[in-house]
Amino acid sequence: MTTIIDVARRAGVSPVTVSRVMNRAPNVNPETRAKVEQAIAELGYLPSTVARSLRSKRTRSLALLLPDITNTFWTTVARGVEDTAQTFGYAVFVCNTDEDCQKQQRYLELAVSQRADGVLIAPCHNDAAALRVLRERGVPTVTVDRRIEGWDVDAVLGDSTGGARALVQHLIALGHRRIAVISGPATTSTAEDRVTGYREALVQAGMPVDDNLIRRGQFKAGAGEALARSLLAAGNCPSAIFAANNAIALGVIDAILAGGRRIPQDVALVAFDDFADASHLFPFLTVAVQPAYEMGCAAARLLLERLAGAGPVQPAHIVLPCRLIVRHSCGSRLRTGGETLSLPLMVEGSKVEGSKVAGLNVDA
Amino acid sequence: MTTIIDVARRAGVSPVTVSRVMNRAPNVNPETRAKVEQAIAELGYLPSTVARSLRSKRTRSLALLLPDITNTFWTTVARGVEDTAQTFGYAVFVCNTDEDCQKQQRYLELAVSQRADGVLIAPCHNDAAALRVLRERGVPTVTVDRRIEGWDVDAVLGDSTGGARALVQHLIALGHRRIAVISGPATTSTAEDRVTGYREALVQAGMPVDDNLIRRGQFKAGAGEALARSLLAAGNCPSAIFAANNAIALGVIDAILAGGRRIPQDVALVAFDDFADASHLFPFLTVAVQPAYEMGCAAARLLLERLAGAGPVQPAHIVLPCRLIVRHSCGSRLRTGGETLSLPLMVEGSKVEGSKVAGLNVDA
DNA sequence: AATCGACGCGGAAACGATTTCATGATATGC
DNA sequence: GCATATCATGAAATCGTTTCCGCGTCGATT
Repeated sequence: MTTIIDVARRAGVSPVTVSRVMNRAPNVNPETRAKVEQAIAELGYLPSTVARSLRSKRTRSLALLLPDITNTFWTTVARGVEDTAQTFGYAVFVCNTDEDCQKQQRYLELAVSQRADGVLIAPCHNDAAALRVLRERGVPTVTVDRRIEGWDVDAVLGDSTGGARALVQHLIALGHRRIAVISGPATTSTAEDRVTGYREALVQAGMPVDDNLIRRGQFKAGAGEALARSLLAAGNCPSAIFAANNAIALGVIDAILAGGRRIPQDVALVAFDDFADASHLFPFLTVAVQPAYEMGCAAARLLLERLAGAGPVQPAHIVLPCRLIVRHSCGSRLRTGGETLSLPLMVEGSKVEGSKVAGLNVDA
Repeated sequence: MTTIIDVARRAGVSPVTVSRVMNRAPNVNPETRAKVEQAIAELGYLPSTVARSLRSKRTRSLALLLPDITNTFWTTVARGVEDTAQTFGYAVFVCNTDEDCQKQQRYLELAVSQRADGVLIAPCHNDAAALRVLRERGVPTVTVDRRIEGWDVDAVLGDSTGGARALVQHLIALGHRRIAVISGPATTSTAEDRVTGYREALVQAGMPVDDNLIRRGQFKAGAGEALARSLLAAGNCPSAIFAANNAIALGVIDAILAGGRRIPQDVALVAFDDFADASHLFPFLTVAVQPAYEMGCAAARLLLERLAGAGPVQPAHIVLPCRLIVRHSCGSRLRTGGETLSLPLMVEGSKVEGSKVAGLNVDA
C-alpha cells in the first residue's frame, strides 16, 4: 500500500507538504500543490484514515445504535443519519441492539474502542447508567426517538405523547369506549409517552382509565401478538386497540384475525409508526407517523454541530411533530358516514363467503 | 483516554504484557494475567482499535456497499452480514450507493482509506473496471446479488434466472400469451439474468419473444412506473407483467392502477423479491423470493473465510435457490378454479362502486 | 538599512497499540 | 551435570499520519 512518504518522494517534497495538500491547508505554493496532486493521482494514493485518526484523535466516524435495521422506521432514520453524515464527510457504523442491553453495552464499548467521534443511540433502557461508558469518557451523544433519565443529553424525538393522544382521540370520536393500548417496555420513554398520550385522551374525554387495558411488553411483533391474545381472551374485550409501534401492530393484527375477529368491525386498530411499502401497497392501517428521515437528519446534524463546537451550549431536546394518517383500520370511514368504499380483494389461505369474511375487511 | 501504558503501570508490568493479556496470548503467567485484568477493569480500559489497526494492519471491519438500505431486500441482506460478522468480531460499515457508480466509487475509496479488511458489494455495474480500486490493492471482495465480468471473484447470488423462469412459466400456465418484463439496467447481471429466465420460459413454451415487451431501466419504483406506463400506453397491451424486483413492482402497480386497470383481471403481475411487512399485512403479490438473510450470511462467511486464509482456493460462486410464492396478483387463484376468495376492503381516497373498482382486486 | 510579518516548507516527535527480538529463569533430556 | 528447550517477560522498533516548532526568503514598513 503506498504511503504518504512514497508520494512525497515522487513529488520531491516532504511528507508534511503532502499532508498539507491532502488537507487543503492554505500555505502551499500552487506549483508545489500541483506537483503533489499529480504524484497522488499517479500513485492512486489513498491516505490511511487509521494513521490519520491515531495522530489527529478524530476518526470522522459516528456510531448509530438502533434496535433493528429491519424495521422500516429505523431504516429510514438510519438513512437520514447516513445522508447527513456523509455530506459532512463522516462515516456511520450501524449496530443492531435488538433491544438487548447487553448487546447495546458491547456495541457501546466497540464504539469507544473504535474511537467514534460521536454516538447516536435509541437506548434500550431509559436509565442513563447504561450509557456510562459514553458519559465517563465525554463521548458526544445524541439519543434518537427516546429520552434517558439521569443524564441531560441531546435528544431528537417524535411527539409520542401528542401522536398517541391524537390516535386515541380519534378512536373516541368514532365512539369507542373501551380502548386498550399495547405498548413497549416501561423502561423506554417512548413506550411510556405513548401510554401517557393514551391516558390524556381518555381523561380529557372524561373517560375512566382502566389499567387492565394497558399492556406493556416489547416493541416486537411477537410481544404484540401475545399481549393482544391475552387481552382479547379476557372478558369484556376492548372495541379498539392502540399499538404503540408498527411491529406491535403487526402482531396485534395476527392476534385479532386469529381470534376470528375482523378489523375494524370487531376490533378497531390504530398504531404508531407507518410501514413503508406496505402502506403504499395496502393503505389500511390508521397511524401516527413520525418524520423518521428528518429525525435521523436532525440527530446527525445536532451531533455534528456538537462535534464542530457549534452546537447550543445546553443540550437540545428536539421534538418533531407526528402526522395522523387516517385510513381504514380504525373504522373511521365506516362510521363517520364519509366515503365508504369497498374493494373486493382476495385473501391468501382463508375461505371467505360474501362479506362475512375473516380479517381485514369492511362491509360494503 | 486511558492507554495501554496506564494499565501497564498500574499492574506493574510492561505494555507488551498487557497486550498479551488483551489478545489472549498463551504465554502469560496466570497471576500476572489476573493483575493485568484487574487493572483493566479498574481503569475501564478499552483499547484503541485505531492504534491496534495501524500496527497490525488489520481493522477487523468490513465494508458493505448496497443500493439502498431502505429496501427490505437489502436490509435483510445487511442483517445477515452484520449478524455473521459480529460473531466473528468484525464490524460492518454500511454504505448506500443508490445505484450510482460515482457514489460507489467514493465509498470504495473510503473503504480502502479505512483499510477495511474486506468488501461486500452489490456492484452497480457489471464491468469489473469499477472495482479497480479493490482489485489493484488486493482487497478481498465478495459480490452480493450480482456478478461482475472481467474479475473472477467470490460471489453470492440468488438464482435469478431460475426464479424468473418459474414466475414466467407460472404466468404461461395460467394462459398468458403476451407477457412483458420490466427489468433493471442491462449493465447489472441480475437484471439480465432475469430477462434470460423470462426468455427461457417463453422459448421452452414455444412462444415468440417480442423485444418490444422487454423493457429496462432502473431497479427503482419511479423507473418501474415510467416503463410500465409507456408499455401500457402502447397498443397491444400485455396481459401480464413481470417486474424484476420489488421496487419496480411498486411502480408498476401504480402505473397499472393509474391507467384504470385492475390487477390481476386486466393485467396480471409477478415480481422478484418479496416485501417484508407488506406481504405479511397484505399477501397479494406473487413473487420469487431470494433467501436474503442467508445470502448476507453466506457472503460474510465467504469473505471471513477468505480473510482467515481458510476459503477455497478458487473464487466461489454460491447460487442460492429462490422460492416461488403464489399469491393473488398473478390471477392464479382466479383462473385455476382453486379457492377463489373475495374480501371486501376499503381503499383510501378513491370512490368505488360495486365490484367495478379500481385497483388491486378480484371479482367475487 | 534594519526590522518585521507572512509565506512556504521540512525535521522530529507523537499518537497507542503490536511485532520482533533478546533475556533470564526454569524445566527437560541424556 | 551440562546442553537444550520452554516459559514469562520486557526493550525497542514500527505502523502512517499529523502536530509542533523552526528556518529561510521575500516584500513591506519604519
